[in-house]
Amino acid sequence: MSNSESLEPLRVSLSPQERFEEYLQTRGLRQTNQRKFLIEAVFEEHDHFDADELIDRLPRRGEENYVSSATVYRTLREFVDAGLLKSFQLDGRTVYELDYGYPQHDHLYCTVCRSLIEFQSDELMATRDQVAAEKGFRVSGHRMIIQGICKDCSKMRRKKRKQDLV
Amino acid sequence: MSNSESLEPLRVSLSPQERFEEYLQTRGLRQTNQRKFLIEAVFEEHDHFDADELIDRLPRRGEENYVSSATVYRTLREFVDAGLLKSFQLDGRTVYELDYGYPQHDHLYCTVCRSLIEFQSDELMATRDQVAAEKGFRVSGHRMIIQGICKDCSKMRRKKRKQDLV
DNA sequence: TTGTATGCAAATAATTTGCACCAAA
DNA sequence: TTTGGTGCAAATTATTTGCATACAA
Repeated sequence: MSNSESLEPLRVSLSPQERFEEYLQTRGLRQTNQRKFLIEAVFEEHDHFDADELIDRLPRRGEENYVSSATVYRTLREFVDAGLLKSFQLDGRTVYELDYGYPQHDHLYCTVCRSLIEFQSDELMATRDQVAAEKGFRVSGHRMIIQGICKDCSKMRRKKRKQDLV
Repeated sequence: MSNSESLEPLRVSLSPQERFEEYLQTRGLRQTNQRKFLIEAVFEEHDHFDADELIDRLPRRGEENYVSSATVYRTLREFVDAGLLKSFQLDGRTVYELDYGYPQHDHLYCTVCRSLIEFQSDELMATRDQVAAEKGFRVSGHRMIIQGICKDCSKMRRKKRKQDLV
C-alpha cells in the first residue's frame, strides 16, 4: 500500500491531536496514552494503510508503548468517527487514509503493484450530484476507484514482453 | 439487498446457460447438475445478492437439488470469471449482480434501507477515461458507489420527525 | 477410465467481543 | 471513586481449502 502519489495537505486550524481531543471531550471520552501514541503514529505517515500494516510498524508486545491489536482496531474506528481518517474496502481488507486536513479525492488502483494513486475531479463531483438529484437521492458521500495498470507497470510489462521475445 | 431499481436488459445472442457452456468447454471443465441448477437460480432473479442470500433461497441439505455452500462459493467465482456476474464489496460482504446481457452501470447505495439503485452516466465514463489518460493509467474497470439516503427513506424520515414533534 | 467436481469439515483471515483489571477525570 | 479503556484470549463471520468420494466425458 506504499508508493501512492499524494496531494498537498490543506491548512487547518487545529492539529489532528487537538481535533481528536475536542472529539473526545464532547463525548466524555478519555485521553489515554494509547490514543495519543496512535494518533501520532498514524499522522506521521501520509499514506494508505490497513490495520495489519499499522500494527507491524508499532512496538511489539513487551516493548515500550505497545498497543494491543484490539485497541488498534477500536481506535482506528474512533479516528474514522472523529473525521480524522476515512476507510474503504479494497481486496477484502479495510484501508485507511488521512481525511482531516486532506482534500477530498478518489483513487486509481493499480492491480499489478497494488498502489493507490489519488486524483481530484470537479467533474466527477458534478456528475455525482446531478445523478443523485435526478433520483431524489440525498448524497452523504461516494467512493470511486478506477482499476487498471499504472504508467510504471505498463512500461515494465512492455519491457518484459520485449525480453520474452529475445 | 432487494428493492433495487433495475435497468432494461440488453439483447444478447446466447443465453447465460449457453454462454457458460461455451466457457466450460473452452477450458475443459464439466457441466454438472449443480452448475446448471445454480445458473438458473441466479438468473431468474434480476437483483443484487450475496452468497448467503443465495444459499438461503436454495434447497436445504437433504432436499432435492441441494448444493453445498462450498460449491456455491466456488461456482459464483466461476460465473464472475465467465463474465456472467460481476462482484464488488459492500459493507464487508461480496455482492454479486448480473453482468452478461446487462448494461454497464453504477450504484447509489441507501444507507438506511440498504438498497442499491442503478444508474448509467456517460459523463462518468468520460471523466474516468480522462483522469486515467492524464496519469498514463490503463483502465480495466471502475467501481463508483454514491452513498446517501434514497427518496423513500427521506420521506419516511420527514414523516417520522413530524410525528416525533406531536 | 481419468481427472474434475462435490460435500464435508476443518482451516483461514480479519475483526470483534467478553471480561477482569487498570487508570483518567 | 467512578466509569471508561485496555489487554488477552476466545468468538465471529465470511470464505477457502484438504481430502475422500462421486461423476462427467
